Amino acid sequence: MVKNNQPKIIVILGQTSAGKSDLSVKIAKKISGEIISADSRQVYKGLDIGTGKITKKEMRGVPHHLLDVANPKKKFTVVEYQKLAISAMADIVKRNKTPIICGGTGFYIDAVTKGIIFPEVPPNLKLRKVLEKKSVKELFQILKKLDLRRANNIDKNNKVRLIRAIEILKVLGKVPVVKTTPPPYKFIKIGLYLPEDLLKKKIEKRLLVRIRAGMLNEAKRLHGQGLSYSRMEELGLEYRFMALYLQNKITKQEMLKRLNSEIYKYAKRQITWFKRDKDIKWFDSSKMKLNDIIKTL
RNA sequence: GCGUCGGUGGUAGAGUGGUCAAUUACAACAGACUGUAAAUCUGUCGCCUCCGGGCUACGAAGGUUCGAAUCCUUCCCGACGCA
Repeated sequence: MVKNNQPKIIVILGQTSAGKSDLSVKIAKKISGEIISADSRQVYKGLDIGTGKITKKEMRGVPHHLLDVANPKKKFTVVEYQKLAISAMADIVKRNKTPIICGGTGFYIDAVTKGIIFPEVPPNLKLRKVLEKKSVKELFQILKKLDLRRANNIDKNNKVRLIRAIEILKVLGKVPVVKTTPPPYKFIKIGLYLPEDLLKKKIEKRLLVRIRAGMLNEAKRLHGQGLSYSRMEELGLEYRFMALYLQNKITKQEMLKRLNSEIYKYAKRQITWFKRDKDIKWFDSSKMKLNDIIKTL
């Protein structure tokens, strides 16, 4: 299949703290692009310092999409992201600019670049609440009775997945097999990573910078505006451990220590995800030159 | 110097005669992932292995015992107490 006439879309992905935002802005400046964020936490309004959200100044006039599009009190999901990203891409292309997807949320990136078709079953909070009380064993038994095929390939210890599978079953009768229909674009994927030792140092340094920038005040303010601590814990990493600290469940030192190690683990999980995608061209962020990357585009 | 308590795998810390290569937690490493994805979940984690098992291990050296991380003796180290 010849796809050369398809509009080009650049994807900058990789580990947290590898310098994706910065690179994206530079590329956007060079080729007149617009950036679409692919970050599951930066979509939320008010989660700024803790997510390392790019500032107005750092944007250097380059338009950014899909930042601040959701209320942190409510759950935002891949499907919403997918819809918004697809229309953002279309819009940018229509204006003869190049979309640059930039972010570290692999699932979101795959949802739009591979065109994953999700079952038309929105979350059912009521049902989830009921199922939440059951054990994984019970949930697995329910699933097994309703859809053997899905039961056989599901991770039977993963409550979140079990609940979602049952949720789909209640509506569709069975869980559909996964399908994808790639959107009509040519995606060029650039992956950024850092060598282990540099990554660790960068994470530690960045955490201190965030603290100094008032990350804790941000968390306090969000809580003051009605963002519950349990919701903050669910948001993960910075927000999770700040919530624990602000509730006096851990000391400040524990918070910092655990954050450093959790963020590092997260960075590794990101790599595990992206490894599967053979289309990604990888660059060591500590050595790469802008021109080397521009050449591959 | 005397006395007491302790020395366990990368760390913390269980185990106090056999079912112990040693519970568990953390760290480390690998992986999964289809409407929570910064979430959620899984595996490995002394060495070797034809995956049956083999070998070396619980401060050191001896000893008791069919059998010791576990009991005894001496030594080394640490904490506390008395001098």
